Amino acid sequence: MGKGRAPCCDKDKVKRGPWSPSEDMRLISFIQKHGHQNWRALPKQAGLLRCGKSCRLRWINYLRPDVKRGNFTKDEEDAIIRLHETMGNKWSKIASHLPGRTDNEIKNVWNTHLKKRSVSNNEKTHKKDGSKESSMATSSSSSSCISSYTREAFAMAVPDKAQDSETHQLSNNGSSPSEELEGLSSSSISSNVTNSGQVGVSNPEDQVGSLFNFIGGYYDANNNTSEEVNKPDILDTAFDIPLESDLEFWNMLDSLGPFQPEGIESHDGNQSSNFEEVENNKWLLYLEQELGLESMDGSEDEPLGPETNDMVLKPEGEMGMGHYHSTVQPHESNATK
DNA sequence: AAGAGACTCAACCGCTCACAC
DNA sequence: AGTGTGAGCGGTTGAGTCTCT
Repeated sequence: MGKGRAPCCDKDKVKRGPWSPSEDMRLISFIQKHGHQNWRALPKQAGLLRCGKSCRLRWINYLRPDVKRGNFTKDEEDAIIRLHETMGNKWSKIASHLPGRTDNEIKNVWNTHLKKRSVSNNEKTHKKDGSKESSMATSSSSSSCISSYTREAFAMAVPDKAQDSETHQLSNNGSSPSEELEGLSSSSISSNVTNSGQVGVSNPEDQVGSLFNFIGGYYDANNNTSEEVNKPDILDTAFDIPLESDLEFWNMLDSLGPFQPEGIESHDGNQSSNFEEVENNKWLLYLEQELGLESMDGSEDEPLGPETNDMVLKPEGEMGMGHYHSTVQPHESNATK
């Protein structure tokens, strides 16, 4: 009643800025288990110091298993241009025609290069209408500048389609853009996410497997080899992810210093069973490896909170544009400016 | 080698829409 | 019908990186 809209969250009490890997892990595992019926309540339930909106955005744009990352193919770019002509800046509508692509990503691609290309194309067609120029195929700037990492990640999440898109880039096959688009829309990435947002995997093993496949590709961004990430054996065994019900685990994870395999001992000293202990330790070991914590110099904790010092994922000199850097907090970000 | 500017993209902001009551 | 709330959308920002000079 005239009071204006209440803020969606208390900005003083939520963490903002880039997501840390452990936050991502929490969000992914929570949604895998519980779905996302209520974004507003989710952060609290998942033990995240984040705004629900921020969680939603992170999930939709980057963490969703069916999100397709990396190179936009020429056909995708063409489709975006065409769709933009008819729909305008309705990014979510455009995104709905490009399975696996998010509105944010499309918006970025449009703003960064497709807009220019579209404008220049229009100018060209105005100047010399009729002369068909297909040269724009060669200047697929986004394709060239987006790292192979994203393709790798996608390949791990959706191997078939990733290969498709990659081969498609290499060989411009005969199918028309619309045909290609049809194919993409109908068959490509059938979302694993149910209506409630819960990831639809049939059994716990698959669930874990898909999660790790995904995360494996995701966090192995800097491993330039095409080899499979050296996943620990735990991936082959039924292994459940500790969830919000085990907040101690997450807190433990967050406050972990360098991981010391030989020093594995019960953290609470008495409550957890041996089994849980072993499983947690396996899990931690895996996380440590995936997140690169074991290589850190060790003095840094990673508390989850506004002052989080996120781990640095990138090896020096490996990270080009488009690499996963959102979760990479600059240690001292006064690097250049 | 260093600085400046350009580029990219993840994340935030604020608004609108949809729905429940 | 009016109001409150949550979700979703589009625009914008800002930090990191690259490229040019």
